[in-house]
Amino acid sequence: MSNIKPAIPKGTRDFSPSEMVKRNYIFDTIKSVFKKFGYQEIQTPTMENLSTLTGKYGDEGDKLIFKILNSGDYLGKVTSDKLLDLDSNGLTSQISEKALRYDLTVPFARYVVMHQNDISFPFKRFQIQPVWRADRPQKGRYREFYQCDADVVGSESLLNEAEFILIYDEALKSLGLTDFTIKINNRKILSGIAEIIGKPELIVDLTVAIDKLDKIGLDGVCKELIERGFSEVDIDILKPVILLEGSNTEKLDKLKQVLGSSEIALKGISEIETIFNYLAHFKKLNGICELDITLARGLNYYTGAIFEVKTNEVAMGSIGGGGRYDDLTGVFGLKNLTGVGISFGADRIYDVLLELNLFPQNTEETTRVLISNFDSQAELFALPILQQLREAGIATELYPSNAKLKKQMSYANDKKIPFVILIGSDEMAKNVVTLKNMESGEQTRIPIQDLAKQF
RNA sequence: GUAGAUGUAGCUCAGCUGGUUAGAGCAUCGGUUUGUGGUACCGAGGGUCGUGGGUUCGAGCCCCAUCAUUUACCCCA
Repeated sequence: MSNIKPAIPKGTRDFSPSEMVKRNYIFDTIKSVFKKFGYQEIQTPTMENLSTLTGKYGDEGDKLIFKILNSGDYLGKVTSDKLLDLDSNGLTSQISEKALRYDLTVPFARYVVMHQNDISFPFKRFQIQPVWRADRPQKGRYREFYQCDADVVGSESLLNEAEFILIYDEALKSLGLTDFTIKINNRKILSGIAEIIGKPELIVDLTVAIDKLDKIGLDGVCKELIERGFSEVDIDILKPVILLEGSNTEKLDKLKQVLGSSEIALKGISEIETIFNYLAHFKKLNGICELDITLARGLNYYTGAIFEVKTNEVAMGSIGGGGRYDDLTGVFGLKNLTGVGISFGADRIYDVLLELNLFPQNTEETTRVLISNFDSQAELFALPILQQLREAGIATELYPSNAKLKKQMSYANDKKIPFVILIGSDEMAKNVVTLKNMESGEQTRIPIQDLAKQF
C-alpha cells in the first residue's frame, strides 16, 4: 500500500485544543449577546438542495457553491448531449442535486417557509455554523469558515436595525476590540442614484464600482464606471455623492438635496434617519455608526439597510455584514415577509484577536490535577482519590501507566496542569499524598480526606 | 478565472558566482537524576533537497515542464 501524504483540502484547517479554547471564547461571547437581545438558536443541515441555493448570491456567488456529486451511478441518467457538448452547467444540474451551505441566511429563509406554521412572528433566531465557499484562499479567506448570524423575520420596524448596531457594538467590545467602524448604507439610496442618472438597470455595476473607492480612489472608480457603461455626464452627477463628507447629518442633508427628485432615495434616507434617531435614544452611542454611501455589499437580496463592520486595528476584510431583505422567502412561496440580519465572521475575528493579542490569558481549560502512577499498587490506591476529586467537581486524571516519573511530570507540564499528586509506598502507609504545586514547585503532604479542600 | 512568490528534517528556515559527506534553531527520544516537570549540560534519531526531464566532468543552486502551497486581483466573512 502506498503512503498517502496527510493533507487537508486547501482553505480548510484543523483546530487544536488551544485554538478551540479561543474559538469557543469568541462563539460564547457572541452567543451570549445574541441571547441577551432575545434571539434563539437554530441549526440547519450542512447540505441543502442545490436548487435552494442557486440564484440567491449572484453569478459570482453561484460559481462558489460547493456541489455534491450524486450517489451511485450519477452518469447513468445524464442525457448524452450534455456530455458530448461539454456543457458543464447543463451537466451539473444532472449529476448534482445537493450542495454545501454557502451562508446561513438563505437556509434560514428556507427554514422559515418550511416551519411557518410553528413560528410566531416576529421570529428572532441566531445560528452559528460553518459555511463553505469554493473561493481561492488567501489572508482572512477560507473555504470553510464559521458565521454567527442573527436575523429577525416578520418585523419591518427599523428598531431591529438599530438593535443590530447595538449588538455589533456590544459583542465586539466584549471581545476587546476598541477601534472598529460600523458602516451603514441603504440599498434604496443606491437605487435612487441609479434612477436619477436614468440607468436603474446598471445598479449592480454602479454599486460594485463605487464600493472600491477606498481601494482604487476616485480616478479608479470613474474609470471603472465608464467601463461599466456610464457616461461622463453620469459621473458628474455621481461625484458629489461618492465624495460625500462630514457628519452623518451633513451627509444626509446633502443627499436630500442631490437626490430629492427620487422618491425611493428619499425613502432610504428617511430610513437611515429613523435608525439614527433610535440610536440617539440609546444614549452613549453617538457616532458608533457611520453612514457610508460607497458601501454596497455583493449579495443580491438586500433591499434596505446594509451593514458592514471593519476593524481599524488590523488590515483585514470586513469582520461582519448584514442588511434587510424584503422578499427572501418569496422565492420559496411565502410572500410579504421581511427580514433583517447580521453576521459575524468568527474566523476573521479570531485572526484579528490573535494579531492584537486580545485573547484572555486564563482561557486555558485543562486538567486541574494529575495523579501520578508510580506502580500498580499505587494505581489502585489512587482510584478512590481520583473519584473523590471528580465528585468534588475538580477535573482530575490519573496517569494511565507507571511510566517514569520524569515522563509523567513532563506530561503535566506540557498540558499546563497546575497540580500533581504523588503517591508512593511512604504516602500509602501514612494515608496521605504529596501534593506538588507545579508553578511554585512547592510540595506538601496532605491527608487524603482533606484533599478536595485544597483546590 | 488573471498575475506574482515559494517548495531543503516533524516545524521555522540557512545553504556563497554550480564544487567533497546538505546545516542551524525549535520539537522528539535518551542520559546527567532508578521518587520530580519547567532551567542547565551531554548525546541520538530524523532529509527520494516537491516531482519528472535537460545542461554540465559535477546540480539543493542553472533551464524546461508538472504538481503543491501562498499572496494579490475579481468577489467576499
